[in-house]
Amino acid sequence: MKQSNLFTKTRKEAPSDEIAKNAQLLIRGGFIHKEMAGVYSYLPLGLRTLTKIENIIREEMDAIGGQEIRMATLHPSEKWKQTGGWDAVDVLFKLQSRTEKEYALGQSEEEIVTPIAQEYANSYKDLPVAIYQIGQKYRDELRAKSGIMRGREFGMKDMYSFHESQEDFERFYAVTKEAYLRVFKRTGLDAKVTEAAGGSFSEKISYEFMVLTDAGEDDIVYCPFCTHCANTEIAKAEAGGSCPKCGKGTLAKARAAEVGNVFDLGVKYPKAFNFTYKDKEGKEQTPIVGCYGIGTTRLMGTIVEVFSDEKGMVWPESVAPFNVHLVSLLGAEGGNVKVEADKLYETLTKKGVEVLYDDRDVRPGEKFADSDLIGIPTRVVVSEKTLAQGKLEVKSRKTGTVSMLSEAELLNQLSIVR
RNA sequence: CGGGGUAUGGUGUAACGGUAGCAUACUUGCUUUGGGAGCAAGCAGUCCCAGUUCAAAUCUGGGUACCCCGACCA
Repeated sequence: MKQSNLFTKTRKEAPSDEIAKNAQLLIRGGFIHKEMAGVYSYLPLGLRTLTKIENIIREEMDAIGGQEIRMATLHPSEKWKQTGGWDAVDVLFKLQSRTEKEYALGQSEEEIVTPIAQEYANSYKDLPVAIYQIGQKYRDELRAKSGIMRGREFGMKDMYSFHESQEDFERFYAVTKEAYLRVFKRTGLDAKVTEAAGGSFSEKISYEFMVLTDAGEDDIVYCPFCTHCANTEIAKAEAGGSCPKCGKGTLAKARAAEVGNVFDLGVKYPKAFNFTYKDKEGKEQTPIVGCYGIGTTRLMGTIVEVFSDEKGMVWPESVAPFNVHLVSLLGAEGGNVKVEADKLYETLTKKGVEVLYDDRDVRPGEKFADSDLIGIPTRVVVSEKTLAQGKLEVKSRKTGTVSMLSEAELLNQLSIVR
């Protein structure tokens, strides 16, 4: 993509109504646009990044047998009344049509997915099944905050699994936890599996996936020596004590952002919808349900919080909006810088490298500042200087390392990191 | 929802109750070109509704929006 065609532009200053680093940088870079408190639109750069995150999740969910669907977000009130959620879920957005019919906006999809699964899972032969979607969620938060970390409309991947037995559920629960850890690792984050309360809809322990950052809103205690980690909302989780798992470490307290969670929902929703299947003996049985969420937009905000510096964002390769930021320094004479940069843009693009090509006729300082702000992993400069050397200047946004490479060496390096 | 704060061109900010100024962005022209360039000209603003006053960005009341702390957080 040529930057001269990109309809967004960067800003030197963040709007005064954003304190959160993620929102400041994403707005300055032209990734997102604020509509109101807790509601943001995603612009080309932001959408590319969000889509990369979604695709990583999609790959991992598909790999463990998840089947993607797209559920409605406008829900009939009847289903929410059937489960009791209409009155019990305080964050549920409720709306009324002009004929006074009531609807809910999806804040989670058990009410929708359970009847869908019910329609097709009639026999034990149809189980287990895992269904997921990636889409918008709506929650009537009393207070939206922290940029895209807690919004009233946000992106989420939610998966629901239906099982014959508690044992089979436990098996898939463990499989999903591993898949989640792979998702977060691929986005560059170190997420801790954290014991937490089940919330208002499950009395059992749930597991949250926590990334250490002061921008989070959860307090956790964790063992520095092993994987033990618990949300402080759980009574037994106290800092300073010795680790109950390995015994070696002293539990440390930290601030963290919850980027994912998994719940054991038991039989609550099948019961509410009278969802049964026939077992081998032809007897009616109620399936066990699990649900698994990843906040896609919160994950994106967390990545910005964790990977950024005073100059801007520093995207991990896997989620960066582009692989390469090609910057041409046209200079006074111009020479054949433009011709050579155009050629390199075409070459890289044809090789499948995603390139943002800053072909604008602006001064070098502005291009460099924009490049640092946008945070694409690899910056490639073409200028009269580099042409004179017959090489390209390649700089890592993350390490700041600058090297002079030939086109072949650049392509080789890109194929390795990608 | 309780508490606190803020509201001025697109963005960031000044202005004792007395001419709304600066920067940036944008438009035009010329110069400039390896870390957010210079000169000149131009476009563009006091959140809304009342009130006080000769006079309101400024004071008062109400509303709205946004931010922060807390509570809440399927």
